[in-house]
Amino acid sequence: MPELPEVEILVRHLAPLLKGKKVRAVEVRRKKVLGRTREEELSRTLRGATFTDLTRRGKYLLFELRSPVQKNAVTLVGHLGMTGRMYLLAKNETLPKHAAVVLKLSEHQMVYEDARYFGRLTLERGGLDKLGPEPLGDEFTAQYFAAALKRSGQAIKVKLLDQTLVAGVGNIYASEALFRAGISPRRPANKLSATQTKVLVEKIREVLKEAIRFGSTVPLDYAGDSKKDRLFYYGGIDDESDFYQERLLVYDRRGQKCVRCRTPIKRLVQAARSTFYCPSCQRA
DNA sequence: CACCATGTTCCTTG
DNA sequence: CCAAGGAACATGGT
Repeated sequence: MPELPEVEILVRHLAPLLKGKKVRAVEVRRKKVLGRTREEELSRTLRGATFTDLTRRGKYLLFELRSPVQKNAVTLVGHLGMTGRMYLLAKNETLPKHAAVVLKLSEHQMVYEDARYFGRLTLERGGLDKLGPEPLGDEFTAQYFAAALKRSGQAIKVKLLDQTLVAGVGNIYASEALFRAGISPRRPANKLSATQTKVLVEKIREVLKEAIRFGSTVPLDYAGDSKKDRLFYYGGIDDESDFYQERLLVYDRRGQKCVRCRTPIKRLVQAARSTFYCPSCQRA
């Protein structure tokens, strides 16, 4: 579920539901997701604290809380990994099989579930410092990106996944942005022309904004059946409307005709991840 | 059974 | 020290 747009939508969804709510108890069901944070420390820190804000940095969720007793602000840092989800359930509803951490509020409980447990919910700030600029922010300019890409001969698709270059682009939107920019995923980063770099920056912003806009139109129901939870799945499942089908132009479309030129979409593996592209529109 | 999966980190090699 | 490649993490879907 998690690239920048999905995390952004989640933040917008949860922020108003959490603000002002107080944590009554913390239930850790899978210690692994705490990273180096000790379970006892997490409980002690969060119990009695009130959510004041929820923001995002790259693919990280930043929960801000204030504790009346300890009086200093606390940041709870979340990352959804590949399969993490967060949502509120009514107080005594049944928890899902892979609930990793549950924050008990007065009338609800905030569930962080993660089937593969690749995600994290911790008090560690580390990891955030290494992140590159926000792709939708002012610092992510063609000039910045050109300078950053110049230092590497690695394939541009692989560089797009490097969170220290730009924070929040993942495997799906990397393929989508390159397709829209008409750039081969194999192109060495330091061989992009100034024009290509500029177009790529624009397309990255465009594809992420579109995904956020798309997500904003879908009613969220995280607790529901995952097959119906379309927002956080890229599609190709079943009975998709045109609206859903048009969303991703190349991702997971190997063998299907390119929407622009009808050439079959190809799949290749880079850095152990799938890349989808049109061999005609995105020439080496 | 085989292969694939929205992410990140650690290890090895050069 | 750095870049690059690969395995590992853990579970589920097709």
